[in-house]
Amino acid sequence: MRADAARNREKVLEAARELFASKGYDVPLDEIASRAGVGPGTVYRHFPTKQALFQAVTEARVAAMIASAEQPWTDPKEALFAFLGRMADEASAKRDMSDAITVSPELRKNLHAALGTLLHRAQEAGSVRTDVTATDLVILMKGMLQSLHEGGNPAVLLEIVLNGLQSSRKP
Amino acid sequence: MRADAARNREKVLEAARELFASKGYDVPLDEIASRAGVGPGTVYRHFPTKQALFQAVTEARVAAMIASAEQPWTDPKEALFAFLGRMADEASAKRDMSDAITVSPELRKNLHAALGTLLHRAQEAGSVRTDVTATDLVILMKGMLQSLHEGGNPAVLLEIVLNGLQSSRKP
DNA sequence: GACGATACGGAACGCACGCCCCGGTTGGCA
DNA sequence: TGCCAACCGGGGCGTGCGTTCCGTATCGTC
Repeated sequence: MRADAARNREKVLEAARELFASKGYDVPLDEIASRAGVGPGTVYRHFPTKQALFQAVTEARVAAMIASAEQPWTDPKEALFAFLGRMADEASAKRDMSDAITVSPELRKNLHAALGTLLHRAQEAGSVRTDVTATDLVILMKGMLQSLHEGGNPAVLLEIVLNGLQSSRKP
Repeated sequence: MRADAARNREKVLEAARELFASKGYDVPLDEIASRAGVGPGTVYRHFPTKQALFQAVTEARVAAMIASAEQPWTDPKEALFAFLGRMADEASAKRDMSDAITVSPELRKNLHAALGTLLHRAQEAGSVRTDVTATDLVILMKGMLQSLHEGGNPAVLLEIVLNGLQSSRKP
């Protein structure tokens, strides 16, 4: 690969990182291109589609998040809740985190699998209600993450979900 | 108003009811027109904008829902939870319920006010955590209602939120 | 320094949608 | 029944977006 090709590729990725993070997947591709100081055609030389560019930007972060869930915890419930908390943190800082679930089927599948494992363990330990499925959880989190960008209090919303997931019922 | 004008107006409203309910606000206006058996121009003779048509379709249902919250309950918590449950029911049956919050500032304001009253009473009774605001609740519900159209189990998701709203914490 | 491959940029295409305009038609009153 | 106003339909405009094409500039090699 030529030298300035690599340089431009990096500039595109950098611009995409910033704009996807601040405006979400809906930011026009031309805006990314102009921010990177290149033309739209250049973007398409490096990434076959807008989705591919988005995935290139987000998949590393998602993978890192999932990897952080692998470390052993003493309490399965804490493992699950810490992961959900990290998702919420990431999503309230960068807008593309919630879009990743919608846009990329692959990332969604990965998240689903990771959440499924954590959820299953927590349920077996009796800490989390057993009628929730991994699909339910992914969907619920997606809704919650989107809510974070509309002025809701992140800490409160997350606590409500975590509190609601617990198997104990009302007094 | 002429006779067939009124007839067409009704046909448009009927088509809009069905399509907004099944596909949400995003359905193309031309599709509504063709389903009603009229041209797009005819729709605009009766409604100045797509938003106006949407509001004409949804505002009655929203108003009825809000009105149902006015009846006195013995328990403020039950009043709030019943209302949220009715929102969830409505939203899982018709896709336009969740869009109403986004599309029409007026309907959103009405919902916000109604939820605010119910929430405040339930909080004063000590049944619901006091760090939640009406805005938080509207936002959380909007996210949850949208999630209902993606395959999650409505009963479970609603229960999680209701359970999480309660002021009691984990054991 | 010249040449060929590679990459660039931005104009242009195709599409979808909200919305408007106008020639033709229809309804209802005299 | 005839006339005028009201109304209809659908073609068309403007816009925004993802994507493609191609003439031009640039890099790296001989």
